[in-house]
Amino acid sequence: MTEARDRLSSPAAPYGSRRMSSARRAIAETAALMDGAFTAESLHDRVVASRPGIGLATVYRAVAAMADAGYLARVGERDGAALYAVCGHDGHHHHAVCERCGAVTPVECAFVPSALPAGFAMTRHEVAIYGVCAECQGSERGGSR
Amino acid sequence: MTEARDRLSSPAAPYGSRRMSSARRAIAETAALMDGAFTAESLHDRVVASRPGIGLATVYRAVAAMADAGYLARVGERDGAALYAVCGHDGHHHHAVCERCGAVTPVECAFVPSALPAGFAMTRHEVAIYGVCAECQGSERGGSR
DNA sequence: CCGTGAAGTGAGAACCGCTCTCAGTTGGAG
DNA sequence: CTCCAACTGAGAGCGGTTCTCACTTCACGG
Repeated sequence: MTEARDRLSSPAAPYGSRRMSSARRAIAETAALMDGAFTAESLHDRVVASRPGIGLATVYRAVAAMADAGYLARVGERDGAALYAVCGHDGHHHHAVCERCGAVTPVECAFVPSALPAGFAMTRHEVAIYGVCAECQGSERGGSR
Repeated sequence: MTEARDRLSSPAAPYGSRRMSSARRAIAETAALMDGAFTAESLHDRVVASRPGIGLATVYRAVAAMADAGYLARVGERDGAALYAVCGHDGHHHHAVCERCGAVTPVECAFVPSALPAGFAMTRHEVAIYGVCAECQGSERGGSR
């Protein structure tokens, strides 16, 4: 997750080629600090803690822009809310989400196109993987998020 | 989809071992008539057409019960609404949904556990596959649903 | 440096899929 | 037939997300 912070100053900005406002910078920095999956609302909570006044709608817009730019990935959902995570991994892949601590690990896409019905032209597919990470299994009571 | 209708009178009722009311019977029969994926609301629309007075909440409850009993499967979503389909297929599998006509085809699960991070205990995974079926590719303008 | 226009922002209302509540109804076991 | 738990319909409620609108701010050209 540390390398994610580095990307903040790299040419590949979290928002692609769009404009960078101070609010967006704060949101991207906070997202980089979240270790693991987070919802737009939990990100908003944390952003507001360090920079009061940021609106929830702004966070939603920033998250959409970052997901669009590939800086964030939608990794699943919890209680009906979308889960996101910072993802510097390149290429097509999915994510395994620990339901206890929220840790996110990239998982290679094992999708076999031959399994599809004949003639079906797949345009996209979504995979969400939930479970308990090794660390949380080790410790009797896992972390919380 | 015809074999799905047969299941209505089979011992494996759409609602498992629960009570069968006339409303639920109408909903299960209508679900069997929907060829392809449908939302709870579109199912409600169609149920109401043939049997006015059925409430939306009742359809939601029936859909939940049928999904619980394995008669329906959640096959994806469209515009934020859950897509369901009647599914007689046994065993663990997923579904390919045609985004044009809504046709649903079972797809074997090609998930490789070895792709998971070491020690990660997967509890569940969700896969949604979208594309265009062979039939819709053949006809310039596909069906609608 | 400024002026300018487009992009971004904040607040709150609106939206929408879905669930809950409650009083009334009904299926089916006994 | 009796009885009661399960089911129903209507509408309110909920929660995540998006929209609207007036205002601010970024960044580019001059």
